[in-house]
Amino acid sequence: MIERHLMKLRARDQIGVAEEAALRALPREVIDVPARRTLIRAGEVVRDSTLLLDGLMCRYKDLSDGQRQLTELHVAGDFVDLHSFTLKRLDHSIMTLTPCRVAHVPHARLAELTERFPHLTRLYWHSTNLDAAIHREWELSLGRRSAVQRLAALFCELYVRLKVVGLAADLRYDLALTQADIGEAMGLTAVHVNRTLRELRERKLLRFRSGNVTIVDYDKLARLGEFDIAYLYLESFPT
Amino acid sequence: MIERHLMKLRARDQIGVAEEAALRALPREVIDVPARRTLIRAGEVVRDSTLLLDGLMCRYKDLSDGQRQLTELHVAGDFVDLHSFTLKRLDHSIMTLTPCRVAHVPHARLAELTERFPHLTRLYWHSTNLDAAIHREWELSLGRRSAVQRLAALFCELYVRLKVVGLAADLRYDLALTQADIGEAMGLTAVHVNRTLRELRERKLLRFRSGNVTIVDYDKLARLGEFDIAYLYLESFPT
DNA sequence: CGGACACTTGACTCGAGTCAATACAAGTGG
DNA sequence: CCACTTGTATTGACTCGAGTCAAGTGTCCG
Repeated sequence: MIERHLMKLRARDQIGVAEEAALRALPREVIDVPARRTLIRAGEVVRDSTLLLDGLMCRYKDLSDGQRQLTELHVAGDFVDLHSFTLKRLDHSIMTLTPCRVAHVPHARLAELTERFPHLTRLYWHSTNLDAAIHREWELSLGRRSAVQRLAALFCELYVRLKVVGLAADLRYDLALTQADIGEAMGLTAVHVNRTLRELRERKLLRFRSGNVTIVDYDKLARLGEFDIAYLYLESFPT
Repeated sequence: MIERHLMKLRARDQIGVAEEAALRALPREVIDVPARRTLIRAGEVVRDSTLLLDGLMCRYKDLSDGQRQLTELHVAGDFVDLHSFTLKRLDHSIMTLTPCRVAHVPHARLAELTERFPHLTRLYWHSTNLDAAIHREWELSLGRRSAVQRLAALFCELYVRLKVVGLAADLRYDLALTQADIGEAMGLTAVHVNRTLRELRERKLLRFRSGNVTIVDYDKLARLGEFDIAYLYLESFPT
């Protein structure tokens, strides 16, 4: 059930048998959630963390005029709001982008886990630090990269993250996002995302159609977006 | 010596006597560093974390054409690269913006500390999660706020963070940044920062001159920048 | 006194946003 | 099976906020 989560963790560190058993015991309940549901609203106090088993979710913040900035995309295997374990309330909202299956993990169980397994504590601490690293990379995109570079970098990131959990292969993966979603993630309008996707297609770097991504030339795409895999902190990764 | 660090921590949680003693024992050595020195370069493996005692530092990432994005500003009391304790190497660089006094804390000592004091572990985990929250807020700025809103939000953030460690009062604080630095933080050019600062001055919201910030109208400034203090996770904060 | 930075301002450019029309695809209900 | 709705994608014409380029003006400091 939490296989993808284990895959994600194991791509960064080893996990022992007892530790694996403890991790498997974390979920209290598993729930299916339809697309575009806000599960947690900014400011809410939470007592569970949400482990994403399947689907796409995001963290977002919004402004008073209705503009919205996605601050991170989450794929299967991600602990979407592990940081709420120490923060208690969140400074952002969390929603599903596609239909999702999620597991709720009570903070109380995380507390036990971290008492019994210092190594897992460090691993989960590492995991929230990885989220921060992704935030930083997005700051770089939002602040300095052009539209076409932003999308190039984003599609590279998602390719790698999805491949780690077995959801990408042969430079292809499913990504059931709308162009408007991509715009909200990368600080662009849906219209401009459309034009930029066309440019990527015409330059024979990448195709994105009906929720399906095909990377035509990974090296060129990565070079264009100045994608450096280091920020994803993987022990090893075969392109 | 680490008084400001303690002030920062205590603004979020209580710290016991034994804990305080342990924290005070962390620094291995204290060093003075001139302005504009890169202490850690992206990708380097590190064995110490850097506690900023005095001065201004930043985290930054750069692109091949020389463009640079600051991903966070650090003030006295911040553990600038506490996250390197779990990450081991960094995805970004770290440099001083002003002359700084820093304390080096060996990861080995952090390891001992976290073994002996689970509560401090959670506090430090919380601290890195707070950095992530600041990253998210900057993503919102970079992706969605206009230039004038970005600066408004930034000056509010720094006011609050500096006040927490006793370095701001009466809506004034020292901030020895150049306009170019501010541009690199907020995804703008130095020229545009200049024009935007003029606008803030003319609108009687804020003055920034020779490293000195005076907030003329905090409420209006915060409203303009849609600054919501919640993301700084303070137990209480009197404006 | 001269050089190095930082700041300031004006004129012009350009990437991305806005507005609007149209196409397309997937349901849904009659 | 078709009309209708709704959401998403596409494209063109135009606007605008921020970038670029360039020419100053301080100001500090050796």
